[in-house]
Amino acid sequence: MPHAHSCPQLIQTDVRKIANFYAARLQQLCCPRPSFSLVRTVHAHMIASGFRPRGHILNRLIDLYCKSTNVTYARHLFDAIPQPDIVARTTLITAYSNSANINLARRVFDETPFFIRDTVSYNAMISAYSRNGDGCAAVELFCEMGRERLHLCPDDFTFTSVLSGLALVADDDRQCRQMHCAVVKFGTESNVSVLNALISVYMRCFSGSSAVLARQLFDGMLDKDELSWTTMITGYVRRGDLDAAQQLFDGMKEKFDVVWNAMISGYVHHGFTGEALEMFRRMYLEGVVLDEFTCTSVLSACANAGLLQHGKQVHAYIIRMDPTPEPETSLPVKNALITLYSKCGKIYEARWIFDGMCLRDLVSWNAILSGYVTLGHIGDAQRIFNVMPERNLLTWTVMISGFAHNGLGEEGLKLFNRMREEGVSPCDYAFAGAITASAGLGALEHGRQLHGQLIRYGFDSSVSAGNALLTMYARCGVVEAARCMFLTMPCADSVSWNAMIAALGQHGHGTGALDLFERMLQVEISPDRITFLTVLSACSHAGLVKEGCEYFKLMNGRYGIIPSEDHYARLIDLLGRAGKLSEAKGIIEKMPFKPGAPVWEALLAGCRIHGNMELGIQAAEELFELVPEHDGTYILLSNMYATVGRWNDAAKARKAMKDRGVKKEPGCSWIEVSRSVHVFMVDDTKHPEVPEVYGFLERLGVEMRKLGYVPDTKFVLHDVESEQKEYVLSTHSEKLAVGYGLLKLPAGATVRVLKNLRICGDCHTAIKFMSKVVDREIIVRDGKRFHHFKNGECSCGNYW
DNA sequence: ATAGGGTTAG
Repeated sequence: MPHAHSCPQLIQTDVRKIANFYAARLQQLCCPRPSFSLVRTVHAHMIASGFRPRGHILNRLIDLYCKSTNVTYARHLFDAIPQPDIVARTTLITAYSNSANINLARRVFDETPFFIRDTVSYNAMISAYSRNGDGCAAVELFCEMGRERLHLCPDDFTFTSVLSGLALVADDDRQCRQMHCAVVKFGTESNVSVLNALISVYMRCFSGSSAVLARQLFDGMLDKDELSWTTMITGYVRRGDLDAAQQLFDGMKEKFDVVWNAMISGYVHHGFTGEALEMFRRMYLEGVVLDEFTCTSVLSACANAGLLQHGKQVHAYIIRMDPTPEPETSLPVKNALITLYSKCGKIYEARWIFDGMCLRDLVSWNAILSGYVTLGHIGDAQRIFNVMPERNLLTWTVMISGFAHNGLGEEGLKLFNRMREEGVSPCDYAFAGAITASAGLGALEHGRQLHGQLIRYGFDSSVSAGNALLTMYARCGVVEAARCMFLTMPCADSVSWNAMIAALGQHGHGTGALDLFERMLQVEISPDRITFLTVLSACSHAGLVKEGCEYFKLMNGRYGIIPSEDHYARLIDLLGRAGKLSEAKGIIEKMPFKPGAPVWEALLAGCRIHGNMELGIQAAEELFELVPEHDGTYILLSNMYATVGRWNDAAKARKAMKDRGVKKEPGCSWIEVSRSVHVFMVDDTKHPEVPEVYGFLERLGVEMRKLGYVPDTKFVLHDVESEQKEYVLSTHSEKLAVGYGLLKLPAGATVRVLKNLRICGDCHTAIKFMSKVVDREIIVRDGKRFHHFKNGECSCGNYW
């Protein structure tokens, strides 16, 4: 291109020649994504040389600015035209549509006088709606075109555009058939693109007959293109009919990359990781180029199956193929890598990928956020959440359930409210998170309210929300409501079964839990590792030692689930509660791996129930070594030493703890305040004060009924009446002991509670109730929070 | 000047 100062020569020649010169320059720039600076240079050159673009040259310039994704420049040019023609207007409509600015596109369309509107401009506007997800508006505009602009004939472009919009909203095939008639009426039924779009719409309808119709159209096509095959195959994949998709795929003579990718992603989406990887292997062996779509799907498959090594191989392949990938094209691949590493527990690698990205989208942020959340790194997750440039429903949901599943129910509920305040409408997963948060707080009333709202939102058939409700009711002690949820759920999955078995087990219905487990096997829902954890617990609480040991053997023997440390811990718990302490010790010695904290905790619990001080101290010492930062062990161990009169060891334990940098002083716990009650006492059935605790609980139950007090949970009444007293005492012991201890305090005393004891749920109810029964004001401090109990009511807030 | 397929986050 000549430099600006050489232009005077050009100006002297024919103006037509100059126009041709610029038309040719602009023509050279034509491509899907022209460079903005080049377009700008040519434009500047025109201005410098005194050439004023008009007509098709101006339109072309507007188009180039639009395609270089600089709609603002295009708009400036457009605004300067006194009466822009239909071509310029259509260009601008398309540009706004491409930048997802549907309202601006519509405004340009509306400002176009009726008499100059043509089919192309309607097509552009219809397609703008379709591409931006508003299928209804696309169909509506198509109808308007037929009603009001009768001289305008819809063409093949019109039908492909409106059909792709219809595909977003059609569920029954009535509208599809109507549109099919219109296609025939306007003679576009032999156009390949229209047929492809029609097949796509029919494939998305619910009825099976529409899929058959689509297949008939497909089979009748003489000139199928790549898109026809892809549409048909992805249609089957979307319907979950992977066999039909595979059959069609196998029948293809020449397979191209897109159908390979469609098959792989279809298998990944429906959870068939093995099939996805097998397709990937075949694709590789047949020498098809593995592009970013392939890699992304395969990485996702590896992430879902936890196949870190396979995923790493793909990662290596990506680096080898494309050492300097374009930032934008490789974005989904990077996102999938973040997910791969975080799902395989490698959060540092995930973060490394994330930090190394020069361009991040919402998916990248959500991927790293959910990585932190699922690994329990709530602090990191919260930091990410706070600095995210944008958020969507998924972001909120992940963070809410992250709080809920990490014991931060209050934060979860607060965030749920904040989300709604910011105008984000919750989905069923968000409700599930909030319900789980309520469950963690023991806030039954709140949970019930959420249940009501959930129904109003129409999410009552959601499996995830149903499971959350089931668990919430169970944890708040309303087993009947949990059972009702379970029975009325339209499609209970293994999570629902596990939750219901757990609910029965936790509330003393051990045999009921085992019956339900047998029923689960009968209806052929495969038990998973969680099922066996639950079943072992149920056996443990019901004292069904023989059955528990049988199931433990069955787990690996019949179902191929290798027992994890948690399973061993449950087994030890089962034996320990039944008093078979030496047997439990024997299993610990023969375990295939080094016993960790959960195993020793289980043994310790057994020793506490049966007063086996010798073994108990041994377990506590092991625990002390493994988790020196755990305050509970420290207090327990020194108390145990004290109980058997080993005062020096008790002092040594406290000192050793202090030396390891544990800042917590013994004086912080309520034990020191009330002196007359010890945690250890509550669990030791041989301890002289235990009958007193039983008596207290029974009196409490009677008083509660007498006063007509309806507690949030059935904690005391239910548990004390059941036969599983040992279990009740060990799960609720600390909470009850706190309550018991509080009664013995001088009036108005401020109490600090053990770190692992949250003032919530059962404990909250108990103290509320007691403040009424004994007519005392009780103030409890729990971290930064304070709870003020008076006359059966409670007000809480931040302490400072 | 206008259309259509395969990718990632719970």
